[in-house]
Amino acid sequence: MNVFSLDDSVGYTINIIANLLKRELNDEFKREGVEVMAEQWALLLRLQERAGMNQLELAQATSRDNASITRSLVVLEKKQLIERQQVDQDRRDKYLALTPAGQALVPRMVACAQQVLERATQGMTTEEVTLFNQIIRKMIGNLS
Amino acid sequence: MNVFSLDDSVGYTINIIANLLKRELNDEFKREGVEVMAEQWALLLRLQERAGMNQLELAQATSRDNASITRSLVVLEKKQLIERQQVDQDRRDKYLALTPAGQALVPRMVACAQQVLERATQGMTTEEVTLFNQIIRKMIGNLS
DNA sequence: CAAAACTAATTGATATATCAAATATGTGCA
DNA sequence: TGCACATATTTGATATATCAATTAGTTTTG
Repeated sequence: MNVFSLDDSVGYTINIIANLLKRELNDEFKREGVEVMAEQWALLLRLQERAGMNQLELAQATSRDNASITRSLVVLEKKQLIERQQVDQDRRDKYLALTPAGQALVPRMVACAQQVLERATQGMTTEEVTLFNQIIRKMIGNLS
Repeated sequence: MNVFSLDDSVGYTINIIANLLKRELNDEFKREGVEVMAEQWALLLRLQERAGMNQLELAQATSRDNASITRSLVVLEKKQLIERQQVDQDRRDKYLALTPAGQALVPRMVACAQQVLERATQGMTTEEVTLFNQIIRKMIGNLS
């Protein structure tokens, strides 16, 4: 047996490209003086899309582990990019929202992400990229 | 501004699917009693493809940071799945190879990976998967 | 109403990635 | 030949992910 080629294995190549993209985005953030890590920018974006989520909702919205969200939020709160507010009704919940500083950061992060994406998708058409993303989303659906 | 949608952003979706695949593969390994982590199986596969690499070559062959390779190899050596041998010529190099136990593990890891991949690519044709992988490899090339 | 079941968030343990600096070794050349 | 430069690996510091267990608060129900 063993007709298995690592380079033909989507699970392997996806891992590689995810790591490369993360590195590139961190570099770009550093260059542009955006003081967040690649993993956190998705949280900030989600909160901009929809403020008032609690942590569980944010974890689901980003397909991430809940414990990991807690720790990311601690960092983001320390940087005063988000706020966690207790609301009367249920004292377990922490309602999440961007601070003004957090909101101001979003367009700069978006610019960095687009920069990186442009480099990554060089030589690909818009249609290809869109199709590619549809496939990924189908796979995400399959595993969720 | 702000016509930016997180879900349409390939950088974001790739990160999500990579994390999901890693989780699934770790689950599958656990179920099958394969005692390695998702990140390490690629190293073992590469060494099976080509024994005798040194660490730098292995780092390049897997697009990973060299320091990270060192630490993974320590783990794999402790589990007696790989050997690191000094060769006379250059005492800096550590020549890497699978042990018999490591070789025996490879087909079981491959089976797990194929299992996970089948779940992830449900509803996709072989052609779609192949095309998808070609796009990823193009992106990897763009960023390497 | 009080105990059991449930829910949201946190914490502990373990595993990994990356960059930068340190070690150890080798090579070239002035 | 000895010093500057190059190379291979390791280590330190920092950041993240996941699972399992814990803490704290809420709801259900006998």
